[in-house]
Amino acid sequence: MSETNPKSKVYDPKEVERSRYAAWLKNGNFRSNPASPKKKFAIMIPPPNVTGVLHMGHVLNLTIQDILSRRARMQGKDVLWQPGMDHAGIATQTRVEKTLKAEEGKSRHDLGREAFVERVWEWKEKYGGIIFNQFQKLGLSCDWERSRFTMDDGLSLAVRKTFVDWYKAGLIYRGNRIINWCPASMTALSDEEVIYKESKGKLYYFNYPLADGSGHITVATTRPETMLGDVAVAVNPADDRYKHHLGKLLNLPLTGRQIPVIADDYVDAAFGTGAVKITPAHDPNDYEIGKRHQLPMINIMNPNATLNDQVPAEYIGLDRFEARKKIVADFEKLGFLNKIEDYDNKVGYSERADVVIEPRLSDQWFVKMEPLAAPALEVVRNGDIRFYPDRWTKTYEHWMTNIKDWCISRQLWWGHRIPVWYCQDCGELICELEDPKSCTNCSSANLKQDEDVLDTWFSSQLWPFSTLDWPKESLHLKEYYPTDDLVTGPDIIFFWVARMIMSSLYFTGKVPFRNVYFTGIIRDKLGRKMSKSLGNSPEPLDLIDKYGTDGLRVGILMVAPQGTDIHFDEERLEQGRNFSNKIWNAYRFLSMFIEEGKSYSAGIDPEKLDLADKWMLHRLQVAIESTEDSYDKYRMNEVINAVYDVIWSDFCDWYIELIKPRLYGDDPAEKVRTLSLALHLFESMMKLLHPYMPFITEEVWQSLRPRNPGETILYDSYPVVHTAWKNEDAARQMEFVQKCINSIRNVRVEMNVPPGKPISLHVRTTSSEFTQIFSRYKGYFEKQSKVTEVIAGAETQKPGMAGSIVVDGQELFIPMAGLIDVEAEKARLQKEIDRLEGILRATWGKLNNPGFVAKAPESVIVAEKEKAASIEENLGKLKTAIAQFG
RNA sequence: GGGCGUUUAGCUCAGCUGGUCUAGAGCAUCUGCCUUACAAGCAGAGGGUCCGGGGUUCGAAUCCCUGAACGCCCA
Repeated sequence: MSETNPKSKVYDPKEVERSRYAAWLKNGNFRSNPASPKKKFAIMIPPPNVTGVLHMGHVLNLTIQDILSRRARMQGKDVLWQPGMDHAGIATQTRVEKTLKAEEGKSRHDLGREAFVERVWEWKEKYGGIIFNQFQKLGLSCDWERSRFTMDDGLSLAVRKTFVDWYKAGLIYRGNRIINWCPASMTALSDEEVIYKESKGKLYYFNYPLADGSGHITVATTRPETMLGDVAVAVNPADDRYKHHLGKLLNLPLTGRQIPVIADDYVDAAFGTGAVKITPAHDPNDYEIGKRHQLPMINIMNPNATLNDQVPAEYIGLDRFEARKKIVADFEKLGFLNKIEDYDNKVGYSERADVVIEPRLSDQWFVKMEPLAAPALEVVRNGDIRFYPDRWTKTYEHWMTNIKDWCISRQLWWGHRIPVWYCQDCGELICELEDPKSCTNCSSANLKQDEDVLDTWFSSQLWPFSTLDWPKESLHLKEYYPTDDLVTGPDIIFFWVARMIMSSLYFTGKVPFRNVYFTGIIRDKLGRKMSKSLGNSPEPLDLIDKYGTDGLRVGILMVAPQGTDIHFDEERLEQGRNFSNKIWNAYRFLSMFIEEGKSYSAGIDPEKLDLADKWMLHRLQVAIESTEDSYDKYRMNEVINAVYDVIWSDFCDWYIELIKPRLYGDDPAEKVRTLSLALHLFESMMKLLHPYMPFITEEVWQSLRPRNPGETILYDSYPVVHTAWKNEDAARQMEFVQKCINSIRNVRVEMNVPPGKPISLHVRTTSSEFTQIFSRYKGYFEKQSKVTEVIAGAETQKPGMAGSIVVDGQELFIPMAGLIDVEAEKARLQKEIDRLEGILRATWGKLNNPGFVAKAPESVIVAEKEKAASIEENLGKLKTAIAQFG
C-alpha cells in the first residue's frame, strides 16, 4: 500500500505517481525480453534532441506510444519500447559554442576540433539526460536500459556501413552544386531544413548600360547585392523587345566588367522587365542557365555571408544586407536606379538558426534518392505500411515522386565524420569500413580525412534497426524487427519517416514499421503554434503538478482526434483531474465494504443477477467492443471517451446507486455476491483504463483484492468481450427504467417538488412485462427518484391531480394534490406534445412520400412505421392528460 | 501557382460506410441540492440557418460541384 490515506476525499496523485513509477522501474516491469516465447511488440521512440526539453507535443506523442505499449503488454505481448536521443548536430554544436564563448571567451577554433568535440561529449553527459527524467514523469514505460544515442559506437558503425555501402553502390556521390547555406551555422543544409516565410520585400529595377552606348536594359531583382556576381543578362528568345540586343555586351555597373545578353527559354517574359540578371554562383536557376551557356561562376561571398575579394575593394567585408543598401545607394548616385517596388515573396530561412539562407555553390556530398524512393513508395501504396490518417499517403507520394538528391554533408565538427580519405599525393579517394592506413592506389600514407560530418538525419534514418544492433544480427533485431507502430508528427514525414523507410528497405529488406500514426500539432487556445517567443507554451511539469500525470494524459487525449491539430486549453485538464477523483471515490465507496485480506471471487452466477447487473455487464462488453474497434483505427480519443463514459455515466451514475440497497442491506450472501460483481466490473474497467491512466489504475487495482508481491496491473490480462454477458433485453429494459426515472426527476424539478420529498408513482401499463418491471425493480425508482410507493397495472387509474408522463406507451402518474401547478404542468405536457408532433410530422412526411416507400429499404420503412405508431400512442395519452386539466 | 485540411451550441470538439440526427459531449451559463463514494460532486434546464450557394438522392451535417474564411505543406 502507498501512503495515500484511503479516507481522503480528494485524490492526491503526487505520492502515488512517484512511488508507483519507482516500483515499476525497480521491478523491471518495462524491460523487454527477446528470449521469451511471447508475441513481440515494438515501438521506436522518435529520438528527441539531446538539447531538447519536454514540451506539449511530447506529451501527446509519447502518451500515445505509452498507451499502445501498455495495452500490448496487457494483451500478453513482450514489449520493446525503445528510447533514445539523437545528437542534433547543429543545435548541440551551437549550444556548446555559446557556452564556450560566454564562459571562456573562446571559439571552437581556439580549442581545435578534437578538444571541442571532447567538450561536446562532456556537455552531453552532463545535460543530455534531462529530457529522460522529464519523460519519466509522464509515466512512460520505455525499456530504459536499452536507451541509445545516435553517436554510440554501435549506431556510429551503422552510419559508417550505410555510407560505405551506398558510396560503393553509387548512391552517394560528391558534387559541386548550389546548396542551401546557413551563414549563421556556416554549413550546408538539406532542402527540407529550409523554411519559406512570407516576407514584405522590395523589387529593385536596375539599368545596365549597353557597352555600345545604344541605351540600357533594365533588370529586376530582390537581391541587389548579388549583382556583383552577375555574369550575363538573359531574356526569352521569343521576346521581341530584346531580340536586337542579343549578343551585345553590357557594362556591369560598379564592377568594370562586361557581361553578355543571352537568350534562354527559362526566362519568363512577363515577369519584371523580361530581362533577368544571371548570378550562377548564388541562385539555383541561374546556376542551371550558367551551365547551359558555359558562363563563369563568380562566388562573391564568404561562408558568413560577407562579401569576399571577388568584388570591388569598397564592398569587401560588407555583410550581405549592408551591401544591399550600399549598392542601391550607389546605383542611385550613378543614375542607374530605375525604380523600387514593394514586393511580397517567400524567403528561405534556416530551420535551426532562423536566418535567411544563402544559395551557395560548393562541394558537398549527396545521396541519390530516386532509386531508393521507388520501393519506398511501393510499400506505402500497397499497404505494407499504413498511415493514420490515411491522407498523409498523398503528401508522401508527392514528395517521393518529386524527390531531389539529399545533401548530407555538414560543415560541422559534432556528428559522424564522413568516412572518406583523400590521398594527398595521388588524389585517390578512399571510402572503407576500416580507417585506411595508406593509399590503395599509390600506397602513400599521406592521407587526409574529409572535414565534414553527416546530417543528423542520416543517422536518424537508421534508428529503427541501428538501435536493434544492426549491422550485427542480434536476437533483438531478429525478434523485434520490423517494429509495429510509429507515432510521430507529420512535420518530419520527409526528414525522418520517408528516409527510414528507404534505408530500411535497402539494408534490411524489410519495412521498418507497419503503422504510422501522425499526431496533430498542439496549439494554444487561439490556434497559434506554441513557441517560446510567444510564451504560450505551458510547462508540462507544472501541469503534472496541478493535475497529475494521469489527469494530464487523459485531458490531452480526450481532445486529440486522429491527426487534427489540438487547441489546447488548460480547462481540459480539469476534466482529466476530475475523472481521477471520480475513480478514486468510486474506489473509496467499494472499499468500505471490502473485508481486509478477503478476495472476492470473480465467479458470476447468472441465476442471481438482477437487471442492473445484467445491464452493467452488457454495458461493459459494449464498451470493450467499441474500444477494440477504435484502437484498430488508432482513434485514441474515442477509446478514452468510451471508457470515460462507461465508468462515469454507467458505473458511477447508475450502477453504484442501484446496488447500494443490496450493499447496505442485511443479506450477507447477497452483499458478498453484489460486492464481488462490482469489484469484478470495476477491476475490468481499471484494466481497460490502465493504458491511459497508468497510476491511479495501478493504485486502485492493487487494493481491490489481495495481491502477491510484485504483482502489477501492467501484466494483468487486458479485458476482452464475453459475448455471454451481452444482453440486449436487459439493456432495453434498463434503458426504459432510466427513461422513466429521468422523466420523473424532470417532473419533480419542473413542479418544484423539493428533492427530499417522497412521492408516489401510479403506472398504467400496456403489458405484464412492463408491470413486472415496475414491481420487480421498484427499488430502483425509490433509490433514483425518491418514489416511495409504486402502483403498476393495466387497470391503474389516473389520480385526480397528477403529473403525467408517457414512456414507451406506459402512462406514469405522479399524484400531487395540492402541490401541482396546473399551468406549469400543462405547459410541460404541451412542450412534449409539440416535440412529438414535430417528429411525427417528419415521419409521416417520409411515409407519405411515394418515392420513399418505393425506394427506401424495407427495414427503414418498417422502422419509420413503428416510430410513427409509437409516437401516436404516446401522443394520444399525453393529449388525454392535458385535456383533463380543461 | 499546386496540394491537403478545417468551418456543427458562447468555447473546444464528436458525429466514420447517407436513414431513430427537430444533431451529441465536456467546459461555460441558469435552477435546485453539503442525499451516509465524490461540491474536482449530484439532479434538472436553456442554448444550433450543421460557413454561403448549387446539385445528386425517396432521404444530406454526411456524397458531388462552386464560392468564402482560416490553417498547413510543396513550388
